[in-house]
Amino acid sequence: MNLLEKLHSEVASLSKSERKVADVILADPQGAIHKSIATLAQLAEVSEPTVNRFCRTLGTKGYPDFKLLLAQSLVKGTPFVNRHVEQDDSTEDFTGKIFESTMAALNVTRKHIDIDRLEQAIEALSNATKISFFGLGASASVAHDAQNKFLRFDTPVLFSDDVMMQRMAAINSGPTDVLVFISHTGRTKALCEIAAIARQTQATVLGITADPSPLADECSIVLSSQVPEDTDVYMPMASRIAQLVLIDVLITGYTLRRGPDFRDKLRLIKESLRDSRFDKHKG
Amino acid sequence: MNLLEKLHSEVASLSKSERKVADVILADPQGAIHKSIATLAQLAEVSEPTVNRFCRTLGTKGYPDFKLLLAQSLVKGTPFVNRHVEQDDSTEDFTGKIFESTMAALNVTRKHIDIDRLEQAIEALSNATKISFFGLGASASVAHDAQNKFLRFDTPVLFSDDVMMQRMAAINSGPTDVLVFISHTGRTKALCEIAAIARQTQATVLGITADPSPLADECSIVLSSQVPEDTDVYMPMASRIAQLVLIDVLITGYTLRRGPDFRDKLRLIKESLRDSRFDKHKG
DNA sequence: CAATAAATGTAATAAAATTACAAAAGATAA
DNA sequence: TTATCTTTTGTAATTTTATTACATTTATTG
Repeated sequence: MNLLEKLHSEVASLSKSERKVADVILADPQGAIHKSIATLAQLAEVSEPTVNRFCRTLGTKGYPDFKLLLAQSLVKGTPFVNRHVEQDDSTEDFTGKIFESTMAALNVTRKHIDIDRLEQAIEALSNATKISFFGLGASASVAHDAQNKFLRFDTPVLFSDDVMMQRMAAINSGPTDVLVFISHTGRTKALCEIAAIARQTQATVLGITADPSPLADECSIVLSSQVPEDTDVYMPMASRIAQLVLIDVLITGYTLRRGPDFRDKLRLIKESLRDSRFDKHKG
Repeated sequence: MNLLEKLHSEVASLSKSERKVADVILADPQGAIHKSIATLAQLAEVSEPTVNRFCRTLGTKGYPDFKLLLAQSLVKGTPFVNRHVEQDDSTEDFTGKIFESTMAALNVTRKHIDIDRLEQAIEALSNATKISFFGLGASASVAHDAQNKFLRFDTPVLFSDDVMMQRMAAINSGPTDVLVFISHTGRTKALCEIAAIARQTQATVLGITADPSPLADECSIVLSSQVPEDTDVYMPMASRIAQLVLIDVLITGYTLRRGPDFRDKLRLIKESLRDSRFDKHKG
């Protein structure tokens, strides 16, 4: 965790005066790194030693060290911030913002991934005799995508964006099946019900959703895709991308676990698709 | 250019003593950022003011400023590279690689976006009386996603991943329609044929695909999604994400062009969905 | 409402960086 | 070469900056 994130997360546990310092820094971190301890103390309306103590509380050696670490945490490395699109943005502006926000979401997701759960999920998928992907609305296309990928393997795959179909599939699932539920909010009633049904059949219920959430409660394994997002007017964008990448990770793990033989099969599939394509070097 | 690169490139044009300072810093930049001007001067066997002058020569305000910038340049800056997954990668390893590669793809795509074409595309979509999204295989889910998003507006939207359906829709299109063709390679024969048909009806044919490619040749507007990719055993991953983000950009432009009234409508849709969800603060 | 602990500030001190100026070192032209 | 000028470097003083020691205030607990 870099210093800026640490500051954000620990601001609550700071004393009154130290919080004043934190506020000033958070208001303009870029400016803060060029201020002397005296200037900063004045801005925060505290004494200089308070600023110094504040630095030590954050685990740094002193004020100069703090500035150094702060400067590093401000560098383009985690520069991807969730910036809101405004009505009067130029095309260039909002394009940049959307790309940045998406990358920010991926960054956050990667950092918060629970590798243990991920391995559990891959393990479950590898042992499954049938895999189903369920999503509704915006998450339907994510489930659709997952199906596309898993179709290339020999395990039967099902995808549905229809509540009745999903319900039937859930009822007919068994202990060796994996059902993957994809939902941005984790609050879609229909999906929660279906997950509960699947759970009763002792199938593995894998959730790619917000955690905690009602849907997460119904799952045997949850991969959290929660991303700090603009739940504003614009529809879920970034979190859906994060979900897709999580699925990429799952399928990669699945492929690797199957070993080199499987990769040969994949190659065969690729080749069989070639006939339906124009030759690369023809035009 | 960051400070460390600058230092490397200007070391030749420095004076004798200043070069000594440069050498000491380059030998251990990470260590240098924690040294005082006195320590550094001693190590370089020069006087303190020489170190200070050295900093100014490099275009910084002084020694503390120099250290700050040096610290920043030492941070892993936008290092997102397309790294290949290996058979013996740990879960953590390949997860990191996939996230990084995806971010790298987004970075590349953003850099190569042609804003003019993007605006043409948004313009065309805004004036369309009907919008269709076509994709096959892995690109079908991208088209599916696009439909989901555009369904929230009042312009009729069609999505299909079926060649016959697509063909019929293309034949029945007209000059006020926009047909969006999504393809990773731009070489899928069926899709090219359908695009050609659509072209003849004078509809706007928008391609989200590789450029140049046979499909791109059939399009009136092409948004390039070509990403340097692992066409290896693993299936297209990152390019698909880039396509989705391009669609996010399109819909955002579309929404903004419709103005604030439209945003109210979106809010209404969101609220109407609320009933099908669990309350956020209940469970 | 004491007694104690925690937080904060004041003032002194120490450390660090910068400046002004002087001394070398090097370049240029008679 | 040497006188003159420019550039480079160092010394010492000065200023700025950060830290420490200690006093004061504020909060907490029995």
